[in-house]
Amino acid sequence: MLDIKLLREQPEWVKAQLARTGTDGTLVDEVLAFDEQRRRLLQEVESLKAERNAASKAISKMQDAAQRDLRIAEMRVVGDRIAALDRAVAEVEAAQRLALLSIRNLPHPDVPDGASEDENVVLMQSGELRAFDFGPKPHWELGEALGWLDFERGVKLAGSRFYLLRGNGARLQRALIQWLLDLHGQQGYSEVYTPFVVKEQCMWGAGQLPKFRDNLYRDEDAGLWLVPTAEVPVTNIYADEILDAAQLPIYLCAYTPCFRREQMSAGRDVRGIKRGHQFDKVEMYMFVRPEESAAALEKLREDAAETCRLLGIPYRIKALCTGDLGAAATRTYDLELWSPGVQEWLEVSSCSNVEAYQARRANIRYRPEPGARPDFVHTLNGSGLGVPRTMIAIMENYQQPDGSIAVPDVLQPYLGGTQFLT
RNA sequence: GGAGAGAUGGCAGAGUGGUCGAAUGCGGUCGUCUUGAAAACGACAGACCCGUGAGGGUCCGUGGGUUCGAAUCCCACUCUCUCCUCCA
Repeated sequence: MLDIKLLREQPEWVKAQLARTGTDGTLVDEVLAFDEQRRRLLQEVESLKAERNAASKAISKMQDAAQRDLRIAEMRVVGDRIAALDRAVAEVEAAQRLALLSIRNLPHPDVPDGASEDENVVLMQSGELRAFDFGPKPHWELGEALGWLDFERGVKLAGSRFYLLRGNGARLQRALIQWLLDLHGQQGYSEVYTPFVVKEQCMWGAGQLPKFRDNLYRDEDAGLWLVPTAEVPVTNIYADEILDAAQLPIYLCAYTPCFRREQMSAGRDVRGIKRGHQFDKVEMYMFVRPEESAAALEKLREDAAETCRLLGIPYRIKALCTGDLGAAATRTYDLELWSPGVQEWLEVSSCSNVEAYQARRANIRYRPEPGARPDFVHTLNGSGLGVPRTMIAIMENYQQPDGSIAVPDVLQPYLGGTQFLT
C-alpha cells in the first residue's frame, strides 16, 4: 500500500512512476476523490460529535426538567444525523482502502525501464557451463528412469501439475531443504516454522489480495487460505505490532510448501516439475529500518547467490525491469540456475525490496527512538531457493552417462556421505 | 464436541450509564540528590484520524443494538483459560 499522503501531495509524480510499469493512474484519481469525500464527511460528523459531547456534559448537570427534556429532544436529531454520517464515512473509507490496496508499488529510480521480461538486465553470470560428452537429458527423463518422479500417480491423487517424488529423489529434496535452512542460519537468518494456512487478513497484508485471488487455494468453510509462499505467514508475524528499534533488523528464514492454482499459466511449463500446484521453497525474509533496506537487498541477493555458488551450478543474476517487476516490489533481482537438459535458465530465487508496501498493509511499525512516533518498517523477501527448480538444476547438471546423479559436495553430509544417487 | 470463566493502556489490575482516555502497582523516559550508581523524591509519558493552526474526533477483543450520552446495558461473533470428551 502506498502512503496516502504521497498521493495527495504528488499525484502526478505517482502516476508517472506507475506509468513506468505500464500501469495507468486511474486508481490514483479514484483514491483522491474518495479521500476528498471522506474528509468532507469527517469534518461534518466530527463537529457534530463535538457538539454532542458538550451537550451531554451539560445535560448531566441540568436541574430544570423541562429545559433538560428539550435539549435531549434536540440532541436526538443530532444523534440520528451522526449515525447516518458515520455509515457514510465507513462506506467511503472502505471504498478508498480497496482502491489504495489495489495500487501497485512504485519502482525504485534505479530499476531499468522496460516493457516485459525481455528487457530484464543480466548483471552477472558465474560458473562454467559443463561440457558434456554425451547428450544431457531433461530431468523428467532422468527422474522417471530413476523412479524418482511419478507423474501418473500424482495426477491420480490430485490432478494435473501434481507429482510424487520417490526414493532417493525424495531424499535428495529433503537433504536440499535441510542444507538450505542450515546455510541461512549461518548467514544470520533465524529459522521459523509457520502455519501453512492463514486467515484472509494475512493475504491482504502480504499483498496477495485483492490481485491474486484466482491463484490462491482456500477453505471457505474454515475461512483459511493455503499459503502461496512463506512470505505470507512471515510478513504477518509482526502485523499490528510496534517493534523496538533495538530488535531490528530481524532476519528470518522459513521452509514451507507453496500452493498455487496457476490459473494464469495454463499450458505453460507442463512437462516436468518446473511449475506445480504444490512446491517447496525456503524463504529468507527481513524486517529492517527504512534507511537500511537498500543495503539489506544487496545482502539478500548475495546470500541467495551463495547458495547457487555452493551448489556448484552456473547461475546468473538479473535486475528486473519496470515491466516485469512484481506488484509489491520496488526493486527485484532474479537468480537463475542453468539447466543443460532443458537448455534454459531457471528462475530459482527472486529477491525484492518492497520497502513499506507490506508493512503499511499489515501495520508493522517500529519506534525509531524511545518516545518517538512509530514508523513503518521496510520488508524484503528472497527465495533461498525454490526447491523443485533447484532439483531440476542438480539433476540435469550432475547427471552421469549411466543415468545416476552425482551429489553436490555440500549435500553429501545430508545423505550419509553418498556421492552418487540412483 | 460438552460445561464454565474471562477479554481494559508495555505488563498486572480497578472500574456496572454522564465527574473515565480511564484509579493503583510495576515497568519506561527525563530531572533533583550523588564522584558514579542504587534508593528516595518530583515531573512526563498511548495509538490513530481531521485541521495551516487553535483545536476537534475516534479507540476499553470484533461487529451490531439501546440511549441525549456506553468501558459500563442488550445481541451476535472471535479469541483465551479451566474441566470433561476425543485424536496425531
